[in-house]
Amino acid sequence: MPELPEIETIKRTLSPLICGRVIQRLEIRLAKILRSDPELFQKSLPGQKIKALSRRGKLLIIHLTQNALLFHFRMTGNLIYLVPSASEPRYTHLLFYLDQGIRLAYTDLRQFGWIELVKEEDLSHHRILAKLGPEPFELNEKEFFALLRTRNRGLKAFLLDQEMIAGLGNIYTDEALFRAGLHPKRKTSSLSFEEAGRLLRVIKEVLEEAIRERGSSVRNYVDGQGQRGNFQRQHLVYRKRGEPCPRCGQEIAYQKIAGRGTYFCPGCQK
DNA sequence: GACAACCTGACC
DNA sequence: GGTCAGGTTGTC
Repeated sequence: MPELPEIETIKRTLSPLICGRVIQRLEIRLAKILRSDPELFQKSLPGQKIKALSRRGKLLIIHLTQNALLFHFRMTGNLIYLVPSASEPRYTHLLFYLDQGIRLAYTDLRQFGWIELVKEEDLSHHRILAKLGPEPFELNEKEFFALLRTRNRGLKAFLLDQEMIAGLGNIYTDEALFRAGLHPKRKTSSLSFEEAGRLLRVIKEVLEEAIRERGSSVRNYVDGQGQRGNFQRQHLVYRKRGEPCPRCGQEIAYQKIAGRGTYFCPGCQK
């Protein structure tokens, strides 16, 4: 489901609702989504206060008094805030009971996502976080150009690789490559400095616009309050197979590239 | 690089 | 029945 803009939206919607609240107890319904011992979850979480939420790439981090909870939503994971009267969503695998009758439900239709309990001081050298590439917004064009030149592979595969750049997934990769006029199979090391600069610029642009629109709801993504995003309305190529390209009118192509269904315009992406 | 695997569901 | 899905990982 979610890429950087969706995780950022979940973070922003949940933050004011749950910060300062205390976890009272939890109900684990599907233990396999936990990457740490379920006993440890049960033992250490009750009594801890939610201090802050943060995001790194596609990971959401809930900072508690002693620990941090690391969430990776993969395809269909989500975290939903429930007022006392709200009914429990489908596919709830973990339920946090907070004070005031508030609940927080981790839901995940496909069960690919996971949650890990980490000591706050271990976060900085966590095996996954430590390997993530830079946040797109923290990159400048010189650094990005240099990064592209460290590899010689297709742009699509490169941008999806979280160790190269963190947070892009299938939607925003296709949308950015279209805006940049670059073919998804174009080799990273063949880009000129100017092309690399343009690509980085549109990556930031598409992510910023998507955050402003609260993410893309293509199928089941909703934010922390259960609201759909709107950015799918601005998609120019994603899921537009056979439709005319908004720039040149040629049919949008669909091809499996880097293992993912990829949409692009053969006319204006070179 | 390609592909299967992890799951459940939507759509043709 | 088959195909596809906002992701990642392990295997040839």
